[in-house]
Amino acid sequence: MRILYVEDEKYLAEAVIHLLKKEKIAVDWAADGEEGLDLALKPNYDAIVLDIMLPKLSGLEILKIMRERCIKTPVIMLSALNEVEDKINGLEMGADDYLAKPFKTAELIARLNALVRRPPLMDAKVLNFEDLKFDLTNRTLNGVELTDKEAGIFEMLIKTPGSAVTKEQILAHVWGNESEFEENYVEVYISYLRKKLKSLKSRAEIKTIRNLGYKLVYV
Amino acid sequence: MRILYVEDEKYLAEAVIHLLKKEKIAVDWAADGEEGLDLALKPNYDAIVLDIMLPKLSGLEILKIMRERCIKTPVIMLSALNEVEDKINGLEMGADDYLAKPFKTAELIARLNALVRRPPLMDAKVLNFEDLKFDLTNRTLNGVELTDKEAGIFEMLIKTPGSAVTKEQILAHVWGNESEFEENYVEVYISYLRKKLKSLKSRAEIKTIRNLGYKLVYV
DNA sequence: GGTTGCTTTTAAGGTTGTTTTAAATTGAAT
DNA sequence: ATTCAATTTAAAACAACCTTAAAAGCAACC
Repeated sequence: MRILYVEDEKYLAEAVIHLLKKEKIAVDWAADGEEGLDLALKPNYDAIVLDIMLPKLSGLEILKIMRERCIKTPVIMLSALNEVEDKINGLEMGADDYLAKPFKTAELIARLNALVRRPPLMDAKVLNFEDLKFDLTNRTLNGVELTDKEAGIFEMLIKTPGSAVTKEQILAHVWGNESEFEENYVEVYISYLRKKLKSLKSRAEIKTIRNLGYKLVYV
Repeated sequence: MRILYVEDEKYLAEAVIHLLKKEKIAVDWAADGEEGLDLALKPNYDAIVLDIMLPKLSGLEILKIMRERCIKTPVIMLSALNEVEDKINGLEMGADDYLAKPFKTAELIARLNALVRRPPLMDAKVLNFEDLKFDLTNRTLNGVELTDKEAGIFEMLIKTPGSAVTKEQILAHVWGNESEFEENYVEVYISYLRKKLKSLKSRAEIKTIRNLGYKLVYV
């Protein structure tokens, strides 16, 4: 099992990590909220243990952003004893469990096991770029539906953010080998995609590189 | 939401039940371990709240028997403060959460919501989605009977709420490998399912994603 | 064994959304 | 200014999907 532990009290963190390692639980440690969020957004962990009181970004804020981006990694919140409001906020916001500080590491381990023993949440294949979330299983971009061809093109763009894709590559990948009006297919669909991006009010856009192709950029 | 509450302290139970009702949580109450076990073995509940200290049969024993019989209804254990051993035993035994007594009902409600919001556990006998309750053992959807194929398809849809299932996946799962009119089988049965959903006046519906498949959504 | 009632398969026609086509418009580069 | 690439649009063509109903299959029952 691999977890992320976001905790600013260094000595506490070291002690807990040491005990978790004994139980064969691999731990990545983040010392503040920003670092924590960065790591939490990657789908690398079986669970995340989040302290609430943190420098830069609170645990509740991290959790909120995670759930907004549909990151479904199970989360255990930590906070000082008896702050019932925090507990409730955390649980309402999509935390999976709660543990009062100070806690016994044995209990944390038991709770981690209980969480991870669950069947894994169906992880939709999702590609992210800045404020965009492209869900491949549903073929939706931040919720709006894309058609087959739109999705085919957009997948290529979002997979190589910042670097260009040529029309020929797009044709080959999305259409196979065709004839005649070919290049215009791509142009038409790029136009459709731009329209959808605009309707999403995304700051990402598709940039044309004349005589070369297109790339996804963030303004 | 419908829960079972196993608790021998009558006045505490009445107070808690009263507050839960206000939150539209339906509660069945069992006053001792035997009665609790009987009810717990029925797949009627979204969650079970289990006191540990009980007459006749302890909460831990009930939990153990439930899990042995593969009843996967989520369980929240209750026990007097600081009995860390009990907590750990409970969680190891497959409890999904733990709450120390005395507790605030607000926290119990938050934890129930957190638990029930989860995707349904693997082989639960009843799968829920919004206003739909699909009972696998007698193959009824909110009471109306589904045929073999209907149920096979609907099970796939309700197990991945919000994310799409392809026709190929459906064919493979429900029919095995066949020939010729294959895809139309799925279309025909999707049509039947839609008719039944409509007759139930459910706000859930099956959405087509062209060239991809189907998903269950809530309007 | 044949009748009844149900589920499943087959088939065909209608509907809808996506893709293609084509032509007019805009914009960049020399 | 001229040219060629890129954009946009709308209509036509197409393919996917929906629906329905009849035929076939299957099991339970007398």
